[in-house]
Amino acid sequence: MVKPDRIGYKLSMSMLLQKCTEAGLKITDQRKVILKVLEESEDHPSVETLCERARQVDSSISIATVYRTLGLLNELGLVLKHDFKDTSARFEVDHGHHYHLVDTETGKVVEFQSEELVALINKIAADIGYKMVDHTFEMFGQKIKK
Amino acid sequence: MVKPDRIGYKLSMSMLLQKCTEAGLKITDQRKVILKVLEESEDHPSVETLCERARQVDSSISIATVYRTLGLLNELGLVLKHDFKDTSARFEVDHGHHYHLVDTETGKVVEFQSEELVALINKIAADIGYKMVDHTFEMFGQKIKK
DNA sequence: GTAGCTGCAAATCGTTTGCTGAGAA
DNA sequence: TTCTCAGCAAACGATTTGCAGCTAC
Repeated sequence: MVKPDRIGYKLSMSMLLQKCTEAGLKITDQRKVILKVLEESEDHPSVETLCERARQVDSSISIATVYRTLGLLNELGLVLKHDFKDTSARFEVDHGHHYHLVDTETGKVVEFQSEELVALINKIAADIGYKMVDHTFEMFGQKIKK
Repeated sequence: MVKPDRIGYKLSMSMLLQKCTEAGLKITDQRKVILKVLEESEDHPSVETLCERARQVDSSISIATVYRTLGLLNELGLVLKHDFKDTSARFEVDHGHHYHLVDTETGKVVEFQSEELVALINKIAADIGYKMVDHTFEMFGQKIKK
């Protein structure tokens, strides 16, 4: 179901940390750095890119920790994992329902929202007897020239 | 109207082979076996599963050939590649617009069709100035108990 | 104190690729 | 004949994991 209060809402660092604590995770320096870097990223970084950014703050952070942290955050639903048909997975903080269209010519990622789409897929799931718990949806397109 | 079940038109072997020929591919025995096995599969086999099935017909077929063949067929648009959050990719012959809902408890895959969904995503792309050339959409859900 | 976390390096494993002989056109 | 294709095995590369020391709580 759609949580209205999360649509287009920006999850703050303190909120993210709070949710981690609630989930029983220990708030280590590394996790704080990784979360901060993720939260400040305007793009959809790969694990490697994220690790590089985190290392600029704390050069000792290892890629294994980044993988483990992202895995946990993804399980908690705080972080989303995307497959843009690139070589590696891309991540972002879940700031509410929005989707991505990847420009097949430039690789640029356009974000968009659609309540209509959210409503439709929930309806579809219900129609075939299921409660939707997750879904993936990525679009690939070419810019229309005018 | 959403309608679960296997749907859409069925691409015949001869049609598949014809499209391969048109694309300039050589029709080898291995390719014929792989195509036949794929075309007869009612599920969404992984490369490994597909290779095992193909080997029952011709035990000399290697997994490398299966990978290469699927890659080519996918490029031609004859075969679709899915990510069911399993460890490996799943494949099927493209029998027309339909989607998948994976039961998160049993792993069972339910196919469904929705013209409404197709129309909506095309409209969304157009709204943001793009022509949709491809998209991925997978749902994950729990069966509603009655 | 201790359960959970980290860095390191090695292991995993799905997928790709170089090479060489074989076979379709 | 020619050029693609197949099988094999090695390479690749993203991700995971065992281990031993460290740290949040």
